[in-house]
Amino acid sequence: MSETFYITTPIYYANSLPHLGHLYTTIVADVVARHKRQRGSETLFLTGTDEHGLNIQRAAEKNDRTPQEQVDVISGELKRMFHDFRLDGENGGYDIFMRTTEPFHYAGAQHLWREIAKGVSPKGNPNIYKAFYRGWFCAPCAEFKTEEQYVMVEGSDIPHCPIHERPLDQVAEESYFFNLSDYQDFLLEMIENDPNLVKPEARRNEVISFIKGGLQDLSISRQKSSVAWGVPVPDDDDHVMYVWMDALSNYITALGFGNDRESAPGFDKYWSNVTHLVGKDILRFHTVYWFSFLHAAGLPIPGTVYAHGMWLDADGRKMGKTLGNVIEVDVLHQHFQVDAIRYFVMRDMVFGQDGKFGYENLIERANADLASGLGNLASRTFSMITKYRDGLVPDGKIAEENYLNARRAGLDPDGQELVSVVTHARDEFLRRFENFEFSQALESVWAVIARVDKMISDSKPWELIKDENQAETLNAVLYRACETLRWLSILLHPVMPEATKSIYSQIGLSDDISKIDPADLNWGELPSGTKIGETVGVFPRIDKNKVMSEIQESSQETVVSSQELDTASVPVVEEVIENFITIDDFLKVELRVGEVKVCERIPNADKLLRFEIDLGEPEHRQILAGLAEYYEPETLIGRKVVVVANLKPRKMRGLESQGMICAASLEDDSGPNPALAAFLEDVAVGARLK
RNA sequence: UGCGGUGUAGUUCAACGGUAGAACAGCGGUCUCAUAAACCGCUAGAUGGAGGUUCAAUUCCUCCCACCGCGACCA
Repeated sequence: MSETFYITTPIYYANSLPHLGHLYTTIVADVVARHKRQRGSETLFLTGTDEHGLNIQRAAEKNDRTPQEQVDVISGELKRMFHDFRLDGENGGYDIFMRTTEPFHYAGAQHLWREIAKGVSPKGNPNIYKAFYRGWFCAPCAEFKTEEQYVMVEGSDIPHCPIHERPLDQVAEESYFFNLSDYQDFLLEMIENDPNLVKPEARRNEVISFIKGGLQDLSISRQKSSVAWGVPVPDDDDHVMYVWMDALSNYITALGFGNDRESAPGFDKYWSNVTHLVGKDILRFHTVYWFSFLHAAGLPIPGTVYAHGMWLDADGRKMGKTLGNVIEVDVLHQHFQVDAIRYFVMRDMVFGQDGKFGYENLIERANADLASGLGNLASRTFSMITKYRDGLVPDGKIAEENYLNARRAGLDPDGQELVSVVTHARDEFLRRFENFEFSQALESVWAVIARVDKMISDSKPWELIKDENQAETLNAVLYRACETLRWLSILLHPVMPEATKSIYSQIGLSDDISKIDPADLNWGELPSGTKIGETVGVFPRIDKNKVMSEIQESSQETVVSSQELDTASVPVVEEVIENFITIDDFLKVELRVGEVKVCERIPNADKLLRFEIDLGEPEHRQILAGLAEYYEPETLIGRKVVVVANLKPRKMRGLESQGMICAASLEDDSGPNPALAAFLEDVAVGARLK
């Protein structure tokens, strides 16, 4: 029986519309899956959506939908995108689109829970225990806020909810805990002993150092009263499973773990060789948590978890809506060939590192490598075969008595040199591919194209045709070019399924390219006399100026429409504040003009600046503000600022802050971006604002 | 502040301790089968800085600088 291969993308959280990140991960998985199928592995490729949790529950309420309707919409959008980019099953892409709302997934996730609960930790303690989860709770949100989710407000020691701008309550809720702290040694040993378990190496180091930093037990349930939309905890209807536990288990429930559906691919069959592809932002969940859950349930841990990088814009900045540098998947689909996009993302990003994605980069890459490179080689080859040999692939053998003629034309008579170049490129490609070094794999193949272009330039077929003695030389040139194209089509098929199929059929071949193992290729297997098919351009040259201006226009439209869609499906929680304050309320706030006398950084604090401010009082005020990331301290000295003068003093970083500096809080996708309040006119220090 | 990583041509990246290379871009030329393509040639660098080990350092070691990631701290 042949080897099995199971590859997964993360299941994408059904709270936001599809974007480049989803597309990228899925393309990579698709390329690998097609490659493995070609190599003869029984391959299973899984993607899908993670459809539970509070965010989804809330989005549904806002849209007047049931949660089920809500996730149907988002997973429908994702499927539509996958279909557009031919990543779906219909087009030879994923085998399973997993959805965590499937009943069989409920059964499987609960089975996993039970298996975990049945066992004990490596230190002999119960894997799951019930205790009180203490945390900061926002009642209007009905949600516990983690450190990333709450904000500290100056003048208060209590964390505030950023949405409702009110203090959080410290609440203890009964919850199930997973005994993660007992798995520290197990995880370390596992990850340190197997260099292939977490890749690339830099990410592996990160995970190791995170584990070494100590692990805390993990709350793995929420009370149904606060989060209803989820998989119920087995035998306890008051609780719902923590969404990550629910989501991660999809990788095995999809195979049939803990459920007995007919169509299941088979857990034992596929779990033996699994590769999880993840973004670097969710690596921890897929290593620390997932490995522990599996081990606790007595299941083997995966073969490889591979974290890839993120796409930045052409200047290396993070993509964000306010920067306006987002690559829209619909724009991509509308203006570019799917295969060109696939080639670009595989070729331009060194897998595992961050990459830069600009429409111009894509155009340049496609024009240089695809139009001028592979496409042009195919075009000139087929054109010559049509013109010079009536569209029949000639015999590539040169008789020994004609060797001299071939040499005179600058052609290696027996062709061994080219054969070894092509064979070597194939071997190198396969080796690189197995290591997920896609960029280098492709690079090594492109050397072959240059080599064949050179063969054509050197031997000059347009002159050979004029000399009857050079008939065999010409034949050999044409045959070699054509045979190389056959190899390239097969080799590159996983990366560019449509284009390579087209080239392959233009050669005149009709067998199924997706089932040919490149490792089995032998030079010379292209039969002479093959009638080439109709010649069609495979990679049209992209007019950069034209396409860029078209994108410019259409992106203005899509920005609007995607915003509409976004608010429709993922509502921003907006508080309509109808509470007016009276003038007396306002006058309670003492706003005064101050002049910055001293402004300096505080050692070991990334964000805090220490100010001494003259408010016209006998002593200058010391005020701390989180502005260090946005302003150079020196530039603020002498500046007039607005200060809340009667704010309750608060200690920060061991220093007392006696007031607050007013700034507009401009939100940006890259984070807050404040601007200090200032005056156009000259104002006296100490003046009151009212 | 702890751990890890990166720093090489205009750009993206290579170089078991052994003469710093490739691709793209740029400039010049050749050619016409081809998608203004291809082919040939040229240009380009004190390998972030300072030390050290060595016959020999981009590579190994130490320190410093800059940027990135993870965490801590802080918001």
